[in-house]
Amino acid sequence: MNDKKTTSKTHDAIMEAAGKIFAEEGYPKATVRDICKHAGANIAAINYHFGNKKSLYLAVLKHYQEITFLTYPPNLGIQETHGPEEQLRAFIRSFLLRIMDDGRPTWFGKLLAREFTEPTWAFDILVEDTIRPSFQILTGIVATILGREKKERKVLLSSMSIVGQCLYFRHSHPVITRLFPGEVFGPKQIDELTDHITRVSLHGLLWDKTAKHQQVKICKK
Amino acid sequence: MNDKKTTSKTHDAIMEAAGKIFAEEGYPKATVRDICKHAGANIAAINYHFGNKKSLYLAVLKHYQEITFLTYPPNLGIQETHGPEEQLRAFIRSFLLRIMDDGRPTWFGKLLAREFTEPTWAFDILVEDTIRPSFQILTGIVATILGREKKERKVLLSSMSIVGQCLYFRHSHPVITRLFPGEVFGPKQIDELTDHITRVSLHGLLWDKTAKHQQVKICKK
DNA sequence: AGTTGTTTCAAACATCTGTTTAAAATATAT
DNA sequence: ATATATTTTAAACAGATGTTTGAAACAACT
Repeated sequence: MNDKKTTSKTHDAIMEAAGKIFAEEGYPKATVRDICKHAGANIAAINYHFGNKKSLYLAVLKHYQEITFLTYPPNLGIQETHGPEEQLRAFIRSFLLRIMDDGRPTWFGKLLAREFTEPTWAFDILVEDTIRPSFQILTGIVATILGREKKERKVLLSSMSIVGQCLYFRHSHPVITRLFPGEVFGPKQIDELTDHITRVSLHGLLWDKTAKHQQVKICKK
Repeated sequence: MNDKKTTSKTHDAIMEAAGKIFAEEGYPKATVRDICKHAGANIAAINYHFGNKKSLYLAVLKHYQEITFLTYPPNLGIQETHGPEEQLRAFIRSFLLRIMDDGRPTWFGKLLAREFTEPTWAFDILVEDTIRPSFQILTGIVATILGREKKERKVLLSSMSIVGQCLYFRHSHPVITRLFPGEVFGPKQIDELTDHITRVSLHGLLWDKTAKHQQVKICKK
């Protein structure tokens, strides 16, 4: 085992290759042989440097988690001085950037997307270290906008509406490209998407406040 | 191979077990041995009745696809005579029912969710037979509400906002239960969710119109 | 130099995977 | 009842997978 500060060349090479292959193939289909081949290392290197496949996966996850949140901190661009509506916009933009970036951190985004629908033993760590802090910020903003408590059901539902809209572009990306081959929803469209989601969310969440003077009725059943 | 109208007992038993296990474990991790054990059949039964694992997966997919869309047709409760707002509510409700049902069709829902993030060779069939028709109906409704053409970018984005909100409760279900152990978002909450998503979407999409006319008619009571 | 600790390597291991076989059991038809 | 077709069964096959081995190559230090 190697726990020194100077990680060896093959250690890093395996880390790099593993991130790519785990993200592309998923944990079960990703083979240690394939990872080692891409890293230019021997098959035994993975067990020598990381112990086994499980530990390697965990190491990769934590590594790219760190990189991602160093690049895009959950409160990126959110300033206390700004109004809650601007904070919401900043959150949505930061969130989209984090999950749609095409660089190295994307491997983490893809791995995260996999864990969402197909949780492994690493899932609980991910929820506590990554997802919960981010969600906490969002519910705080939404609660302020709605003038309610963070714990209220409506705040929760509203926050989920926002996250749901954002995640759709990552989770359903293969569907979107097949359904609409002409349309593009990539990193370059983040500003457009931020605009759209922010507007829909703000006007959608405040329906009762704006509806007071507008007399809107929604039928049941 | 068996293509007769009278499917044998073991044929159906394998179909049932395969649906369950494919949905729970995913295609790569689901083993034919496990499926056969649950079906009370011999290991060779799969190859005798379905040819191989691939064909079995495809058969399972098509079978439960059929059941699901017989139970919840894409235009369930949508009537031409109704206004577009009511049609949208009906679509959202039908969509949620389809993806959150706890009965047999759920296996299809889970399989579909897997294909979303981790497409297999069966994905294209799924997109054309299942997703596109459903999406077509939605964009039609949204276009009418917005008073725009179906192909317009804004109609597309708006439709995605709606689908994204619905899918979140299926795709991120493991996350939600861990983040908020007390809160429940299951089949029994479909009416509540339908209400929420419909309201957010309607007020969110019409943000520019509401600003203009200051009056919205959602539904006549 | 030589010694020690670390890293690489080819080969083999044990296990699990989907698939096939050929014989036995069962059902169907004449 | 006999013959034919269909289905089930246990066993084995061939390939892939994660992991281990023990020797070789390398590095660092006295």
